[in-house]
Amino acid sequence: MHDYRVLRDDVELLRGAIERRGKRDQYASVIDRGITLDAMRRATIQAVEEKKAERNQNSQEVARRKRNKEDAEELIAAGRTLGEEIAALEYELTRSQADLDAILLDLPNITLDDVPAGDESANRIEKTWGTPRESAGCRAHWDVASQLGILDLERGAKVSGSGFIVMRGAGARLTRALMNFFIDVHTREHGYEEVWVPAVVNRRSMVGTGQLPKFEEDMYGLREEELYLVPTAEVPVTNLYRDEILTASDLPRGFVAYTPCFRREAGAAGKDTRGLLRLHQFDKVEIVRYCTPEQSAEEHERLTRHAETLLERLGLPYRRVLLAAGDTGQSSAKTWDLEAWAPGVGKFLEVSSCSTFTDYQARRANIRYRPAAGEKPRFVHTLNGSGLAFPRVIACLLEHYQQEDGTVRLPDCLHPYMGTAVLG
RNA sequence: GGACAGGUGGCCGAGUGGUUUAAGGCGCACGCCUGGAAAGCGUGUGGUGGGGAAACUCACUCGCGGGUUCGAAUCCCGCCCUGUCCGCCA
Repeated sequence: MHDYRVLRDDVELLRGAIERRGKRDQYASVIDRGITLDAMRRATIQAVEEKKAERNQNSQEVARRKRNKEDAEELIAAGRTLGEEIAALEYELTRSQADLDAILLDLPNITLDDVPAGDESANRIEKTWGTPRESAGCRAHWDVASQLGILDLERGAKVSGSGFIVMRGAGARLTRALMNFFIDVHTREHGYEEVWVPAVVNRRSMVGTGQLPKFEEDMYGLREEELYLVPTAEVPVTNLYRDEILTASDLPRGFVAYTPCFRREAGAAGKDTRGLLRLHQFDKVEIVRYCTPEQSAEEHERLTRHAETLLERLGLPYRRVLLAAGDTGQSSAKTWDLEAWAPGVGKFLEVSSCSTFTDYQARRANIRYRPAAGEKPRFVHTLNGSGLAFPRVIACLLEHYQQEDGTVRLPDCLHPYMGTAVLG
């Protein structure tokens, strides 16, 4: 969400950002309409407040006369007229304000200067780590897993539908191991506070982080209750401090949370559907940071490193990709995807997405901080990243560490959590 | 789910239609006092939006949303949240 002022003072900045996202056609008329609505809104505010000031004076004069037992009938009649005029103006104001808010909620964030313009083909590989294993002779994770008996796709589909899975035995334990390993590293070594949060959130939370109103069709909702299943822990964790004012000394501040994640994947039918590649429900540990605007660039790098470290501990080769503006999420100002190599399917799989939202989410969720006692509150910057998403990490582990005999050797860091060094 | 009680500024707390355009206190900031401090005294102390170069000014804000009224923290309706008890329950 943007400030109303973006339509007065920074329209060219906004237009440029939308151009770089390749969305000029989609938004050109929306922006023009926003500018008109903002002017209307301000004119109406001036008119209505003028009338209200008049009404307040009038009422005080009525009070004074009544105290002195004087006649006030004439003033009361004048007040009645003012009331009607105010009601009419307020109706107008409510309407133009609602239209304007809808536009401001709809506009995407302004990407940072170093984000390349263009669509996904302009994404830039920033670095690579490790040596990708040759695909030759590597089986896909669904074959490895099925031979090990740790993944039951058929029964997941029976119980819930396609895109829902059952992990069994060592597979179930591996999920639990990853959760503990990831959270332990973030709390013990990276200074995050661990939180355990609801997986069902209200509408305001979904609007706060930017999932709604625009992406309603991607969300699972309990519509009767106005509640939604979280698509990521980002939603409950970022909204922890909605409508609050933090103190500068609290920043930067980080939280880590495990939650299941629910996504309808409405626009992705038939894409990457096999095995663990794309699920309607999956598990993920998420890291979220709040900081000041001055800190956010550095914090973005730090958070991304926190996610990368986990891949390095797991010994999984990966690359860091800077997303081009057109591939960057609506709320994000800059995103690095971490993609781990899955030799069996012969692809890099996105296992983490590390974004800085600048003040876009903070405006929507009204999360501020006070720079110093007595100073005006400012919006915080919010950041988050997966650290990490389990199913694709499991896919990479199974494919990268598979051995000729069908067993899978686990990286050292998981041994204590699994109680074994080998699956199978 | 049912019954009852509540929701006022950073905190406590007064306030049942018009000098409350929110009393008083605590806390906080600054000043005076002091060798220094405490105490005491004085001044100030939220948020949002509009106008303005600024000083400043206007409007809104007493859980949220409607309504009644010339005028609502105060009256009416709906909702949300918290507490206590009951019911149900992992």
